[in-house]
Amino acid sequence: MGNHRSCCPISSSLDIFGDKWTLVIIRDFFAGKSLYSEFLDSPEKISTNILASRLKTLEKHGLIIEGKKSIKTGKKSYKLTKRGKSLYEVLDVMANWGLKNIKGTEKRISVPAP
Amino acid sequence: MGNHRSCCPISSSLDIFGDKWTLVIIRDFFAGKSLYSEFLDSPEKISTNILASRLKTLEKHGLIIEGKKSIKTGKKSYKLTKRGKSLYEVLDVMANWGLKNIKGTEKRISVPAP
DNA sequence: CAAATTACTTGCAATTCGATAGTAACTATA
DNA sequence: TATAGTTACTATCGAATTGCAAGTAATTTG
Repeated sequence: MGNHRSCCPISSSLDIFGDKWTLVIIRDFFAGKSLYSEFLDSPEKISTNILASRLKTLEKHGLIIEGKKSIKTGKKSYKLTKRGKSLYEVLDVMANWGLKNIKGTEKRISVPAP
Repeated sequence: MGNHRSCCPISSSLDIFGDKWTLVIIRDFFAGKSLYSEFLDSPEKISTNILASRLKTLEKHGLIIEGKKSIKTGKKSYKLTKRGKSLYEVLDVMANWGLKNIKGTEKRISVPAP
């Protein structure tokens, strides 16, 4: 998957998840969500086209995998791959930074270590 | 500065630096850069309008401060505030993630702890 | 069978991005 | 002193991305 701007691991990481939505979706995975409709329910109110395109690129980068539709519920589920789960530390440090440095933020979604 | 999408510290952090460029600039600060022209020189090749606008919002959020132009060199310099320096851990964990998970990345810019 | 739900796609206007060119202020060189 | 160069931007404009709303196909529930 090599068209990153430079060989810098920081800019290359940002090439994957440097936007306003991708890590919000990953956060939701850690919070236990796995269904399209569950991601839509989050307070940030992602729109359907953005969600669909982010899920696609997350899969492309091997951070999540799509499951089949459940025969019982008719719902498709997604889950984090091992690589996706390795983003835990990134989210954790960002959450702590936000809590310390942005007023009005609060710990709400418990992000259990994977 | 309160118009974040939710009270989540992760999404609120992303409201500030959730894009492809902001953390690249912060990385450069940690690498010792402080001049407009130095940021332009980075291998990612940020364009001038993006750099100027990012410096502006970084200042607005209190992560950097603008210095006056030097009378000797005619150059203006920017530097990280304490709050800006507190982003060190975020960069550090992202750099490690990239090194482990994105092939072709390499440790190049030494990021000394602030 | 009709209505609802789920997971999208499509269309479109508005915003943002990125490349380039231009500019104002100053500095160094001839 | 005139000229060229440097610095830190701003302006412009086409391209890409975003966000909202509406539409759709495949189930699934009443």
